[in-house]
Amino acid sequence: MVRQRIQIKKIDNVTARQVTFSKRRRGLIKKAQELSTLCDAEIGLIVFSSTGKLFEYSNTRMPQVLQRHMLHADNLNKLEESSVQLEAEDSMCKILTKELEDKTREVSRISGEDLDALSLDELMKIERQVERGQIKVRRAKEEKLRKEIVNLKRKEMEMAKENQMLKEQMKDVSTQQFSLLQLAQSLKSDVNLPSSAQIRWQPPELNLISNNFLTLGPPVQSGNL
Amino acid sequence: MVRQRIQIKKIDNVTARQVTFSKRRRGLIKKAQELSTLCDAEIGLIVFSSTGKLFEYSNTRMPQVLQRHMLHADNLNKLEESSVQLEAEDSMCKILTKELEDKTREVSRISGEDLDALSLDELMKIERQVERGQIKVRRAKEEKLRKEIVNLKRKEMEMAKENQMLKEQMKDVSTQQFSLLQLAQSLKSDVNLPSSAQIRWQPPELNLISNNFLTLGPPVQSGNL
DNA sequence: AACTATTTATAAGA
DNA sequence: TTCTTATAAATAGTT
Repeated sequence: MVRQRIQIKKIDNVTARQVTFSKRRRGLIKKAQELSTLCDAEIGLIVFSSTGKLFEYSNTRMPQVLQRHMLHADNLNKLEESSVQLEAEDSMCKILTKELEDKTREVSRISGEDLDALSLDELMKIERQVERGQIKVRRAKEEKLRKEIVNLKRKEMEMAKENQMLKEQMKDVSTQQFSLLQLAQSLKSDVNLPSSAQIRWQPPELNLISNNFLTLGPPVQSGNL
Repeated sequence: MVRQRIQIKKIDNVTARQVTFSKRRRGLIKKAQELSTLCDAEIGLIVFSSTGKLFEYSNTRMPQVLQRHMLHADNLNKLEESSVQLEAEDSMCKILTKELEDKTREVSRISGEDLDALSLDELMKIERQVERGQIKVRRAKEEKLRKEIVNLKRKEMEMAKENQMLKEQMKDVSTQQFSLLQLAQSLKSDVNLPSSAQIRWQPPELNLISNNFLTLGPPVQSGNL
Protein backbone atom coordinates (compact mmCIF):
# COMPACT_ATOMS: atom_id res chain seq x y z
CA MET A 1 0.00 0.00 0.00
CA VAL A 2 3.03 2.15 0.04
CA ARG A 3 6.28 2.64 -1.68
CA GLN A 4 4.70 -0.06 -3.66
CA ARG A 5 1.26 -1.49 -3.57
CA ILE A 6 1.16 -5.04 -2.20
CA GLN A 7 -1.06 -7.97 -2.95
CA ILE A 8 -3.30 -9.05 -0.11
CA LYS A 9 -2.01 -12.60 0.21
CA LYS A 10 0.08 -14.40 2.76
CA ILE A 11 3.55 -12.87 3.07
CA ASP A 12 6.07 -15.64 2.43
CA ASN A 13 9.11 -14.08 4.04
CA VAL A 14 8.84 -14.82 7.77
CA THR A 15 10.61 -11.68 8.96
CA ALA A 16 8.66 -9.42 6.70
CA ARG A 17 5.49 -11.13 7.86
CA GLN A 18 6.31 -10.53 11.49
CA VAL A 19 7.13 -6.89 10.88
CA THR A 20 3.93 -6.36 8.95
CA PHE A 21 1.97 -8.21 11.62
CA SER A 22 3.34 -5.98 14.32
CA LYS A 23 2.66 -2.77 12.41
CA ARG A 24 -0.77 -3.68 11.16
CA ARG A 25 -1.86 -5.14 14.46
CA ARG A 26 -1.18 -1.80 16.11
CA GLY A 27 -2.95 0.00 13.31
CA LEU A 28 -5.97 -2.26 13.63
CA ILE A 29 -6.23 -1.79 17.37
CA LYS A 30 -5.90 1.96 16.96
CA LYS A 31 -8.74 1.96 14.45
CA ALA A 32 -10.85 -0.14 16.80
CA GLN A 33 -10.22 2.31 19.63
CA GLU A 34 -11.14 5.25 17.46
CA LEU A 35 -14.34 3.60 16.28
CA SER A 36 -15.43 2.76 19.80
CA THR A 37 -14.74 6.29 21.01
CA LEU A 38 -16.17 8.20 18.07
CA CYS A 39 -19.31 6.14 17.70
CA ASP A 40 -19.91 4.92 21.23
CA ALA A 41 -19.63 1.30 20.09
CA GLU A 42 -18.70 -1.72 22.17
CA ILE A 43 -15.84 -3.56 20.52
CA GLY A 44 -13.99 -6.79 21.11
CA LEU A 45 -11.00 -7.66 18.95
CA ILE A 46 -9.09 -10.92 19.26
CA VAL A 47 -5.97 -11.59 17.23
CA PHE A 48 -3.86 -14.75 17.27
CA SER A 49 -0.54 -14.44 15.50
CA SER A 50 0.59 -17.29 13.28
CA THR A 51 2.88 -18.28 16.14
CA GLY A 52 -0.14 -18.59 18.45
CA LYS A 53 0.41 -15.47 20.52
CA LEU A 54 -2.78 -13.73 21.65
CA PHE A 55 -3.45 -10.03 21.29
CA GLU A 56 -6.74 -8.50 22.21
CA TYR A 57 -8.50 -5.18 22.54
CA SER A 58 -11.79 -4.18 24.06
CA ASN A 59 -13.04 -0.77 25.07
CA THR A 60 -15.10 -2.39 27.80
CA ARG A 61 -14.31 -5.84 29.22
CA MET A 62 -13.68 -8.70 26.86
CA PRO A 63 -15.82 -11.24 28.77
CA GLN A 64 -18.66 -8.74 28.72
CA VAL A 65 -18.37 -8.34 24.95
CA LEU A 66 -18.25 -12.08 24.42
CA GLN A 67 -21.24 -12.58 26.66
CA ARG A 68 -23.20 -9.97 24.80
CA HIS A 69 -22.16 -11.62 21.57
CA MET A 70 -23.53 -14.92 22.81
CA LEU A 71 -26.82 -13.26 23.61
CA HIS A 72 -27.33 -12.05 20.09
CA ALA A 73 -29.96 -14.53 19.04
CA ASP A 74 -28.39 -15.75 15.83
CA ASN A 75 -25.42 -16.90 17.90
CA LEU A 76 -27.55 -19.14 20.05
CA ASN A 77 -25.26 -22.12 19.75
CA LYS A 78 -27.05 -23.23 22.89
CA LEU A 79 -30.32 -23.66 21.07
CA GLU A 80 -30.68 -27.15 22.56
CA GLU A 81 -32.29 -25.70 25.66
CA SER A 82 -35.16 -23.96 23.90
CA SER A 83 -36.55 -23.28 27.32
CA VAL A 84 -39.69 -21.21 27.48
CA GLN A 85 -38.16 -19.06 30.13
CA LEU A 86 -35.23 -18.23 27.92
CA GLU A 87 -37.48 -17.23 25.07
CA ALA A 88 -39.67 -15.19 27.34
CA GLU A 89 -36.67 -13.48 28.78
CA ASP A 90 -35.29 -12.94 25.30
CA SER A 91 -38.46 -11.29 24.06
CA MET A 92 -38.53 -9.24 27.24
CA CYS A 93 -35.02 -8.09 26.38
CA LYS A 94 -36.14 -7.13 22.91
CA ILE A 95 -39.07 -5.13 24.21
CA LEU A 96 -36.88 -3.40 26.76
CA THR A 97 -34.29 -2.65 24.12
CA LYS A 98 -36.95 -1.14 21.89
CA GLU A 99 -38.34 0.99 24.68
CA LEU A 100 -34.89 2.11 25.63
CA GLU A 101 -34.22 3.15 22.04
CA ASP A 102 -37.44 5.14 21.97
CA LYS A 103 -36.64 6.90 25.21
CA THR A 104 -33.12 7.63 24.08
CA ARG A 105 -34.46 9.19 20.92
CA GLU A 106 -36.92 11.23 22.92
CA VAL A 107 -34.15 12.58 25.12
CA SER A 108 -32.09 13.36 22.01
CA ARG A 109 -34.89 15.33 20.48
CA ILE A 110 -35.73 17.21 23.62
CA SER A 111 -32.04 18.06 23.79
CA GLY A 112 -32.16 19.35 20.23
CA GLU A 113 -30.46 16.44 18.43
CA ASP A 114 -31.68 14.26 15.62
CA LEU A 115 -34.35 16.73 14.54
CA ASP A 116 -33.79 16.66 10.78
CA ALA A 117 -36.35 14.03 9.96
CA LEU A 118 -39.17 15.70 11.87
CA SER A 119 -42.09 17.57 10.36
CA LEU A 120 -42.94 21.11 11.27
CA ASP A 121 -45.83 19.91 13.43
CA GLU A 122 -43.63 17.50 15.34
CA LEU A 123 -40.99 20.19 15.82
CA MET A 124 -43.52 22.60 17.22
CA LYS A 125 -44.87 19.93 19.52
CA ILE A 126 -41.39 19.28 20.88
CA GLU A 127 -40.81 23.00 21.20
CA ARG A 128 -43.93 23.36 23.33
CA GLN A 129 -42.90 20.35 25.43
CA VAL A 130 -39.47 21.84 26.04
CA GLU A 131 -40.96 25.21 26.90
CA ARG A 132 -43.33 23.70 29.43
CA GLY A 133 -40.43 21.74 30.88
CA GLN A 134 -38.28 24.82 31.09
CA ILE A 135 -40.94 26.75 32.93
CA LYS A 136 -41.41 23.95 35.46
CA VAL A 137 -37.71 23.42 35.97
CA ARG A 138 -37.13 27.11 36.45
CA ARG A 139 -40.01 27.34 38.90
CA ALA A 140 -38.65 24.39 40.90
CA LYS A 141 -35.20 25.95 40.98
CA GLU A 142 -36.52 29.30 42.15
CA GLU A 143 -38.66 27.67 44.81
CA LYS A 144 -35.58 25.80 46.04
CA LEU A 145 -33.58 29.02 46.11
CA ARG A 146 -36.33 30.81 48.00
CA LYS A 147 -36.56 28.08 50.63
CA GLU A 148 -32.82 28.02 51.00
CA ILE A 149 -32.80 31.77 51.59
CA VAL A 150 -35.63 31.62 54.13
CA ASN A 151 -33.84 28.83 55.91
CA LEU A 152 -30.57 30.73 55.98
CA LYS A 153 -32.22 33.88 57.25
CA ARG A 154 -33.83 31.92 60.06
CA LYS A 155 -30.47 30.45 61.01
CA GLU A 156 -28.89 33.88 60.88
CA MET A 157 -31.51 35.22 63.27
CA GLU A 158 -31.04 32.35 65.67
CA MET A 159 -27.32 32.84 65.66
CA ALA A 160 -27.65 36.57 66.19
CA LYS A 161 -29.91 35.92 69.15
CA GLU A 162 -27.46 33.41 70.56
CA ASN A 163 -24.62 35.85 70.11
CA GLN A 164 -26.51 38.55 71.95
CA MET A 165 -27.18 36.19 74.82
CA LEU A 166 -23.56 35.18 75.00
CA LYS A 167 -22.44 38.78 75.02
CA GLU A 168 -24.71 39.53 77.97
CA GLN A 169 -23.54 36.46 79.85
CA MET A 170 -20.01 37.58 79.21
CA LYS A 171 -20.74 41.03 80.55
CA ASP A 172 -22.16 39.51 83.75
CA VAL A 173 -19.11 37.32 84.12
CA SER A 174 -16.87 40.33 83.63
CA THR A 175 -18.71 42.28 86.29
CA GLN A 176 -18.39 39.41 88.74
CA GLN A 177 -14.69 39.03 87.98
CA PHE A 178 -14.12 42.73 88.52
CA SER A 179 -15.76 42.52 91.94
CA LEU A 180 -13.60 39.55 92.81
CA LEU A 181 -10.51 41.47 91.69
CA GLN A 182 -11.31 44.39 93.96
CA LEU A 183 -11.86 42.05 96.85
CA ALA A 184 -8.54 40.32 96.15
CA GLN A 185 -6.66 43.62 95.97
CA SER A 186 -8.10 44.84 99.26
CA LEU A 187 -6.98 41.53 100.83
CA LYS A 188 -3.52 41.87 99.26
CA SER A 189 -2.96 45.37 100.62
CA ASP A 190 -3.94 43.98 104.05
CA VAL A 191 -1.12 41.38 103.97
CA ASN A 192 1.40 43.70 102.23
CA LEU A 193 2.40 41.56 99.28
CA PRO A 194 5.27 42.75 97.08
CA SER A 195 4.17 44.71 94.01
CA SER A 196 5.78 42.13 91.69
CA ALA A 197 3.04 39.72 92.78
CA GLN A 198 0.36 42.19 91.76
CA ILE A 199 -2.74 40.64 90.25
CA ARG A 200 -3.78 42.04 86.92
CA TRP A 201 -7.28 41.70 85.48
CA GLN A 202 -7.70 40.86 81.83
CA PRO A 203 -11.14 41.23 80.22
CA PRO A 204 -12.12 37.88 78.64
CA GLU A 205 -12.02 37.85 74.83
CA LEU A 206 -15.28 37.65 72.91
CA ASN A 207 -14.73 35.21 70.08
CA LEU A 208 -17.75 35.73 67.88
CA ILE A 209 -16.32 34.25 64.72
CA SER A 210 -17.81 30.80 64.20
CA ASN A 211 -17.48 28.42 61.29
CA ASN A 212 -21.22 28.29 60.75
CA PHE A 213 -21.26 30.86 58.01
CA LEU A 214 -23.99 31.30 55.47
CA THR A 215 -23.41 29.09 52.45
CA LEU A 216 -25.40 28.08 49.36
CA GLY A 217 -25.66 24.36 48.81
CA PRO A 218 -27.61 21.31 49.82
CA PRO A 219 -29.66 21.76 52.96
CA VAL A 220 -27.59 21.17 56.08
CA GLN A 221 -28.97 18.92 58.82
CA SER A 222 -29.69 21.08 61.82
CA GLY A 223 -28.14 18.36 63.99
CA ASN A 224 -24.78 19.15 62.44
CA LEU A 225 -24.74 22.72 63.64
CA MET B 1 -8.79 12.82 9.36
CA VAL B 2 -9.83 14.51 6.25
CA ARG B 3 -11.13 17.80 4.96
CA GLN B 4 -10.51 18.61 8.55
CA ARG B 5 -8.85 16.65 11.28
CA ILE B 6 -11.26 15.45 13.94
CA GLN B 7 -10.90 14.89 17.65
CA ILE B 8 -11.21 11.29 18.76
CA LYS B 9 -14.18 11.78 21.04
CA LYS B 10 -17.82 10.79 20.87
CA ILE B 11 -19.54 12.41 17.90
CA ASP B 12 -22.50 14.39 19.21
CA ASN B 13 -24.56 14.65 16.05
CA VAL B 14 -26.55 11.44 15.72
CA THR B 15 -26.61 11.34 11.94
CA ALA B 16 -22.91 12.10 11.57
CA ARG B 17 -22.18 9.42 14.17
CA GLN B 18 -24.13 6.82 12.25
CA VAL B 19 -22.44 7.70 8.98
CA THR B 20 -18.99 7.60 10.53
CA PHE B 21 -19.82 4.33 12.25
CA SER B 22 -20.83 2.76 8.98
CA LYS B 23 -17.73 3.97 7.13
CA ARG B 24 -15.21 3.15 9.83
CA ARG B 25 -16.76 -0.20 10.63
CA ARG B 26 -16.22 -1.25 7.03
CA GLY B 27 -12.70 0.11 7.14
CA LEU B 28 -11.95 -1.77 10.34
CA ILE B 29 -13.25 -5.06 9.01
CA LYS B 30 -11.27 -4.61 5.82
CA LYS B 31 -8.10 -4.03 7.83
CA ALA B 32 -8.85 -7.12 9.89
CA GLN B 33 -9.27 -9.19 6.75
CA GLU B 34 -6.02 -7.90 5.32
CA LEU B 35 -4.11 -8.63 8.51
CA SER B 36 -5.44 -12.16 8.73
CA THR B 37 -4.57 -12.85 5.10
CA LEU B 38 -1.17 -11.19 4.99
CA CYS B 39 0.08 -12.56 8.27
CA ASP B 40 -1.84 -15.78 8.59
CA ALA B 41 -3.44 -14.67 11.84
CA GLU B 42 -6.70 -15.86 13.35
CA ILE B 43 -8.96 -12.91 14.03
CA GLY B 44 -12.28 -12.34 15.70
CA LEU B 45 -13.81 -8.91 15.65
CA ILE B 46 -17.08 -8.06 17.40
CA VAL B 47 -18.69 -4.63 17.12
CA PHE B 48 -21.88 -3.47 18.78
CA SER B 49 -23.23 -0.18 17.51
CA SER B 50 -24.54 2.32 20.06
CA THR B 51 -28.02 1.21 19.03
CA GLY B 52 -27.14 -2.37 19.98
CA LYS B 53 -26.77 -3.83 16.51
CA LEU B 54 -24.12 -6.52 16.16
CA PHE B 55 -21.45 -6.65 13.47
CA GLU B 56 -18.75 -9.26 13.44
CA TYR B 57 -15.88 -10.57 11.39
CA SER B 58 -13.78 -13.66 11.65
CA ASN B 59 -11.49 -15.24 9.08
CA THR B 60 -12.23 -18.64 10.61
CA ARG B 61 -15.32 -19.33 12.71
CA MET B 62 -16.25 -16.96 15.48
CA PRO B 63 -17.07 -19.64 18.07
CA GLN B 64 -13.69 -21.22 17.36
CA VAL B 65 -11.91 -17.93 17.95
CA LEU B 66 -13.84 -17.35 21.14
CA GLN B 67 -13.11 -20.85 22.37
CA ARG B 68 -9.41 -20.39 21.66
CA HIS B 69 -9.58 -17.09 23.49
CA MET B 70 -11.19 -18.79 26.49
CA LEU B 71 -8.41 -21.33 26.56
CA HIS B 72 -5.90 -18.58 27.08
CA ALA B 73 -5.72 -19.21 30.80
CA ASP B 74 -6.71 -15.94 32.42
CA ASN B 75 -10.11 -16.15 30.81
CA LEU B 76 -11.03 -19.38 32.54
CA ASN B 77 -12.53 -17.69 35.57
CA LYS B 78 -15.98 -17.36 34.06
CA LEU B 79 -16.48 -20.86 32.73
CA GLU B 80 -19.16 -22.25 35.02
CA GLU B 81 -21.15 -23.86 32.27
CA SER B 82 -24.17 -24.16 34.57
CA SER B 83 -26.62 -21.66 33.19
CA VAL B 84 -24.31 -18.87 32.30
CA GLN B 85 -26.49 -17.88 29.43
CA LEU B 86 -29.61 -17.69 31.50
CA GLU B 87 -27.93 -15.63 34.15
CA ALA B 88 -26.45 -13.42 31.52
CA GLU B 89 -29.81 -12.81 29.94
CA ASP B 90 -31.35 -12.19 33.30
CA SER B 91 -28.70 -9.66 34.19
CA MET B 92 -29.11 -8.12 30.75
CA CYS B 93 -32.79 -7.64 31.50
CA LYS B 94 -31.95 -6.07 34.80
CA ILE B 95 -29.49 -3.72 33.18
CA LEU B 96 -31.98 -2.77 30.50
CA THR B 97 -34.70 -2.22 33.05
CA LYS B 98 -32.40 -0.01 35.05
CA GLU B 99 -31.37 1.99 31.98
CA LEU B 100 -34.99 2.37 30.96
CA GLU B 101 -35.86 3.67 34.40
CA ASP B 102 -33.01 6.15 34.25
CA LYS B 103 -34.02 7.38 30.83
CA THR B 104 -37.65 7.68 31.85
CA ARG B 105 -36.65 9.72 34.87
CA GLU B 106 -34.44 11.87 32.66
CA VAL B 107 -37.35 12.58 30.33
CA SER B 108 -39.57 13.37 33.33
CA ARG B 109 -37.09 15.81 34.73
CA ILE B 110 -36.43 17.52 31.45
CA SER B 111 -40.19 17.85 31.19
CA GLY B 112 -40.29 19.43 34.63
CA GLU B 113 -41.62 16.49 36.66
CA ASP B 114 -40.16 14.66 39.62
CA LEU B 115 -37.86 17.53 40.55
CA ASP B 116 -38.45 17.63 44.29
CA ALA B 117 -35.61 15.36 45.33
CA LEU B 118 -33.00 17.25 43.34
CA SER B 119 -30.34 19.54 44.74
CA LEU B 120 -29.96 23.09 43.59
CA ASP B 121 -26.92 22.12 41.52
CA GLU B 122 -28.78 19.35 39.79
CA LEU B 123 -31.72 21.63 39.11
CA MET B 124 -29.50 24.25 37.56
CA LYS B 125 -27.78 21.61 35.43
CA ILE B 126 -31.14 20.45 34.10
CA GLU B 127 -32.19 24.04 33.55
CA ARG B 128 -29.13 24.61 31.38
CA GLN B 129 -29.74 21.37 29.50
CA VAL B 130 -33.32 22.33 28.77
CA GLU B 131 -32.28 25.79 27.67
CA ARG B 132 -29.72 24.38 25.24
CA GLY B 133 -32.33 21.97 23.93
CA GLN B 134 -34.86 24.72 23.55
CA ILE B 135 -32.46 26.84 21.54
CA LYS B 136 -31.65 23.96 19.21
CA VAL B 137 -35.27 22.92 18.79
CA ARG B 138 -36.34 26.48 18.09
CA ARG B 139 -33.52 26.91 15.60
CA ALA B 140 -34.53 23.71 13.81
CA LYS B 141 -38.13 24.84 13.67
CA GLU B 142 -37.26 28.27 12.34
CA GLU B 143 -34.97 26.79 9.73
CA LYS B 144 -37.80 24.52 8.64
CA LEU B 145 -40.20 27.46 8.44
CA ARG B 146 -37.69 29.53 6.50
CA LYS B 147 -37.18 26.77 3.95
CA GLU B 148 -40.91 26.32 3.60
CA ILE B 149 -41.35 30.02 2.93
CA VAL B 150 -38.54 30.13 0.39
CA ASN B 151 -40.07 27.14 -1.31
CA LEU B 152 -43.53 28.69 -1.41
CA LYS B 153 -42.23 32.00 -2.73
CA ARG B 154 -40.48 30.14 -5.51
CA LYS B 155 -43.68 28.34 -6.38
CA GLU B 156 -45.63 31.58 -6.29
CA MET B 157 -43.16 33.17 -8.73
CA GLU B 158 -43.38 30.21 -11.05
CA MET B 159 -47.15 30.31 -11.03
CA ALA B 160 -47.24 34.05 -11.64
CA LYS B 161 -44.93 33.60 -14.62
CA GLU B 162 -47.08 30.81 -15.96
CA ASN B 163 -50.21 32.90 -15.53
CA GLN B 164 -48.65 35.79 -17.41
CA MET B 165 -47.72 33.47 -20.23
CA LEU B 166 -51.23 32.05 -20.36
CA LYS B 167 -52.73 35.52 -20.50
CA GLU B 168 -50.58 36.45 -23.48
CA GLN B 169 -51.42 33.23 -25.26
CA MET B 170 -55.04 33.94 -24.61
CA LYS B 171 -54.69 37.43 -26.11
CA ASP B 172 -53.16 35.95 -29.25
CA VAL B 173 -55.95 33.43 -29.53
CA SER B 174 -58.54 36.19 -29.09
CA THR B 175 -56.98 38.26 -31.89
CA GLN B 176 -56.98 35.27 -34.22
CA GLN B 177 -60.58 34.44 -33.37
CA PHE B 178 -61.60 38.00 -34.01
CA SER B 179 -59.99 37.89 -37.47
CA LEU B 180 -61.80 34.64 -38.18
CA LEU B 181 -65.07 36.18 -37.06
CA GLN B 182 -64.65 39.08 -39.43
CA LEU B 183 -63.87 36.68 -42.24
CA ALA B 184 -66.92 34.59 -41.40
CA GLN B 185 -69.17 37.62 -41.30
CA SER B 186 -67.93 38.85 -44.64
CA LEU B 187 -68.66 35.38 -46.08
CA LYS B 188 -72.08 35.32 -44.42
CA SER B 189 -73.10 38.67 -45.93
CA ASP B 190 -71.98 37.23 -49.29
CA VAL B 191 -74.43 34.32 -49.03
CA ASN B 192 -77.17 36.37 -47.32
CA LEU B 193 -77.86 34.20 -44.30
CA PRO B 194 -80.82 35.10 -42.07
CA SER B 195 -79.89 37.29 -39.09
CA SER B 196 -81.12 34.59 -36.67
CA ALA B 197 -78.11 32.52 -37.78
CA GLN B 198 -75.78 35.35 -36.95
CA ILE B 199 -72.48 34.23 -35.47
CA ARG B 200 -71.64 35.91 -32.21
CA TRP B 201 -68.09 36.12 -30.85
CA GLN B 202 -67.59 35.52 -27.18
CA PRO B 203 -64.20 36.39 -25.67
CA PRO B 204 -62.83 33.26 -23.98
CA GLU B 205 -62.90 33.34 -20.20
CA LEU B 206 -59.61 33.61 -18.36
CA ASN B 207 -59.86 31.21 -15.49
CA LEU B 208 -56.84 32.11 -13.39
CA ILE B 209 -58.07 30.64 -10.13
CA SER B 210 -56.28 27.34 -9.55
CA ASN B 211 -56.39 25.06 -6.56
CA ASN B 212 -52.63 25.32 -6.04
CA PHE B 213 -52.85 27.88 -3.33
CA LEU B 214 -50.12 28.63 -0.82
CA THR B 215 -50.43 26.39 2.17
CA LEU B 216 -48.35 25.64 5.25
CA GLY B 217 -47.66 21.99 5.76
CA PRO B 218 -45.28 19.22 4.77
CA PRO B 219 -43.34 19.95 1.58
CA VAL B 220 -45.34 19.01 -1.52
CA GLN B 221 -43.70 16.89 -4.24
CA SER B 222 -43.31 19.06 -7.32
CA GLY B 223 -44.71 16.14 -9.33
CA ASN B 224 -48.05 16.67 -7.62
CA LEU B 225 -48.49 20.15 -9.00
C1' DA C 1 -24.12 6.90 -2.33
C1' DA C 2 -20.43 9.40 -4.73
C1' DC C 3 -16.81 12.76 -4.59
C1' DT C 4 -12.51 14.78 -3.07
C1' DA C 5 -9.25 17.26 -0.30
C1' DT C 6 -6.74 15.79 3.34
C1' DT C 7 -5.20 12.94 6.90
C1' DT C 8 -3.57 8.52 8.21
C1' DA C 9 -1.47 4.07 7.52
C1' DT C 10 2.19 1.68 6.02
C1' DA C 11 5.99 -0.83 2.67
C1' DA C 12 10.41 -0.49 2.03
C1' DG C 13 14.72 0.97 3.36
C1' DA C 14 18.04 2.42 6.93
C1' DT D 1 12.46 -2.83 17.05
C1' DT D 2 12.33 1.88 15.57
C1' DC D 3 12.73 5.78 12.38
C1' DT D 4 12.06 7.81 7.95
C1' DT D 5 9.74 8.69 3.80
C1' DA D 6 7.19 8.13 -0.39
C1' DT D 7 3.02 6.66 -1.49
C1' DA D 8 -1.38 3.97 -0.94
C1' DA D 9 -5.52 3.89 1.65
C1' DA D 10 -8.99 5.78 4.61
C1' DT D 11 -12.12 9.06 5.49
C1' DA D 12 -14.62 14.00 7.02
C1' DG D 13 -17.20 17.00 4.95
C1' DT D 14 -19.89 18.00 1.07
C1' DT D 15 -23.07 17.32 -2.75
